Amino acid sequence: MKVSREQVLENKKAILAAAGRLFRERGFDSVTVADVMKSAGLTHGGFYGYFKSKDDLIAQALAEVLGHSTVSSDGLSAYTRRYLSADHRENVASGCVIAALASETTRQPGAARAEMTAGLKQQIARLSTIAPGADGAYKRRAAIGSWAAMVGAMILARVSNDAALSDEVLSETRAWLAEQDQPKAPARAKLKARRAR
Amino acid sequence: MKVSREQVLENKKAILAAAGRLFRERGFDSVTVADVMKSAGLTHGGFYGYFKSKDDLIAQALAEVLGHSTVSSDGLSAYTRRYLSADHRENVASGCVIAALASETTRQPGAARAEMTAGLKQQIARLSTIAPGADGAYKRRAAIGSWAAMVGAMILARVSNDAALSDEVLSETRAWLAEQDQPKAPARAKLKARRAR
DNA sequence: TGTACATCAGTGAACGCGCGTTCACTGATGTAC
DNA sequence: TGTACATCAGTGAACGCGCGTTCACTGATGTAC
Repeated sequence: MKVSREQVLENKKAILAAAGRLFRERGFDSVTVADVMKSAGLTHGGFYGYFKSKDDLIAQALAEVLGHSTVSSDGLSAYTRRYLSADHRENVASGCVIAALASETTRQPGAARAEMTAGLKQQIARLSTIAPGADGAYKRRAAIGSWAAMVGAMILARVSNDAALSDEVLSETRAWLAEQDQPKAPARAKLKARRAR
Repeated sequence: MKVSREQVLENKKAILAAAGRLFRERGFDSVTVADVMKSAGLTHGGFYGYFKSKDDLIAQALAEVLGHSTVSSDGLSAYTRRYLSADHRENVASGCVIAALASETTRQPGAARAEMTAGLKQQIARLSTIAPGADGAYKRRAAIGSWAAMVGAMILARVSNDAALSDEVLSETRAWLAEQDQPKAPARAKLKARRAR
């Protein structure tokens, strides 16, 4: 059953999209080549016409997902609010691939790590443009610190089986980040006002 | 080859210690029951005399490692400096189990997640006692935000295959955290002084 | 434009390996007397 | 205190399953004329 050239391109995109979703949701090891192909509407045998190996698929799927990530220009605080939302926490499959897979990628072969590193660099560069700060170096520092806090908080919120703790990690990290570039006294006043509600 | 009761206790401790090290280093899936038993100086067949299943081992190993974690009382900034060190980054097997395994634990059965959640609560409570802040709620917020940043930064630093970026993530997150509870102007002065070196 | 044929994307069975788990056996422990 | 025996921790072979990968085959595509 040969298939048209356009269909081949569509199939490859479908396979990469399925892999991106499944890997984020279940991790690299628990997702089988057959799972990915089935999710893309194909049978597992055709896999090696598209990829050299499962490791190759992992690297290409990371590249695909990381390449499509964007940081909208409505400011760091808006980005933070969306990132640290319950919605993002619950939708791993379509959420941040760094939060979902960076940890596991540490133990993956070089190609996957290289893609993740490139994505990390890109993300820091992007956040640096919208982060507050007196100069470039300070903006970059704020981008790195904020990004580390966002990724860490999302990972901690997801592992918690206690919903209240999970919510608290998200909301308090959000509040904490919001305070970071404001004068101290107003920030504390704000905190108390919020708690009073 | 029956073995003395004390030996049995020692063996169980050895198995849990080996599992704790190996899991942090290679992740749950890549470590086999045989790997753990061999690392503990035993053969794999005896495993089920100690544990109900590999999942049971995972939960008990997490409980063991998380139970032994401590936060020394020399302040949050000293803790942060040690946590975000190259030394910690390189020694995954003996390092923070939350940074190493929280992400993967999200996809583990309930018992493992419960242990991780308990460890997370304990860690936040401990950091809350040494975090700066006007009152308990503010201390706890600072503990959560700082902890999220530390865990996130360590994960990002470990996945990076670019040594300079990895170092930068650690040092900038450290500097960023150090600034968080200081008045703004001095903090920026400090930043410039450090970059001037 | 239509036809004949070579190409090759996709199929599904099969292979080989590794892993979690089980089990019959061994021999040291520890108890009963 | 010493001896006989029951217990049971540890051993290593074996089982069954699932996974990554391979391969002979199929039939639609797309090219040559």
